[in-house]
Amino acid sequence: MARKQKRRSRCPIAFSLDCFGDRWSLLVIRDMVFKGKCYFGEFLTAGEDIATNVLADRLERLEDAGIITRRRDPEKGTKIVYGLTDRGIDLVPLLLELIAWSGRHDPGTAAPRKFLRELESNRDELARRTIRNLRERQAAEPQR
Amino acid sequence: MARKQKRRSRCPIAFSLDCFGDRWSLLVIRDMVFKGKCYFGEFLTAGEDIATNVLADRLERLEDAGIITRRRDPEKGTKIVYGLTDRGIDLVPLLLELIAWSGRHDPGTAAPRKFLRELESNRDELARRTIRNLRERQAAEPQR
DNA sequence: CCGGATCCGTTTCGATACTG
DNA sequence: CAGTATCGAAACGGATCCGG
Repeated sequence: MARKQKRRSRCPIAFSLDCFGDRWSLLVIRDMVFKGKCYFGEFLTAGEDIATNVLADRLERLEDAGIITRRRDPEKGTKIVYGLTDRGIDLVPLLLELIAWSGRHDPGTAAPRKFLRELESNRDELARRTIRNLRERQAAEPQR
Repeated sequence: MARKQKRRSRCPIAFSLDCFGDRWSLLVIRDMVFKGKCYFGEFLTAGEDIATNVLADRLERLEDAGIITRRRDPEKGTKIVYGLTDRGIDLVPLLLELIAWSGRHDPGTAAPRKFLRELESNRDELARRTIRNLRERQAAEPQR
């Protein structure tokens, strides 16, 4: 199915919300980054409950945006494996800021204390380590 | 009108998308942070085009979330002035990460080169300066 | 005029059921 | 397991109206 393209007007200090201006995309990315999830079924159970059709749509959208990859698992023939592209991995600092803000201001959302403490005291190092781990996990195939 | 409350389940590495999981909220906040906008009418024209009812809803939502304030302009009696709370100002680093990522990966969104360069080379200082400016502008009344 | 509120057609979302 | 199909509910967006 063809994807609907919404054109946004330009703006001096600009950013793209095409991939983040919804309730689910960042949660899916977070599951990949911080929980190592990579299967459709894992996203269904790991995060909050997202409907299957919505998940399918977000995955397709993220793939179109060049943030994730989608391919067949070479081992188990039936499974589909989703992975992060470089562009997706580069979202780590953004995710960390989001976690940090939520940790500071949203009493409901509780990332582990230890994580939050390291985040506040040594953000850049935490980002580098997270990214390094991700790259190791996905080192297999060439990303665009 | 009562606000609809969606309860999200908890998650190990968590963040709240209640205020950001939509197309407009972050744009409004950006207009306040980087363009000094504070009037209803300014948000209508300054950003991309948002419908008046949607804008009203987002402003109310952001106020409920403690991110912005809403009060009468003491000078011009009729006008309403919107301002950022501390919690709102604390979103600056997140906004900067979003701008940085978009600058790196989204060819369409073009923040000024100079801004992007400083962002990449000296992010923390840029954040501090931005926040300081904001506080000066809003120093008038006590925030929460 | 400014800051919305209301109405209404259209689009998108989301829960469930179903399929290869 | 990895998604479609369906369909009602909600959100959006445009236009218009309204109180101060």
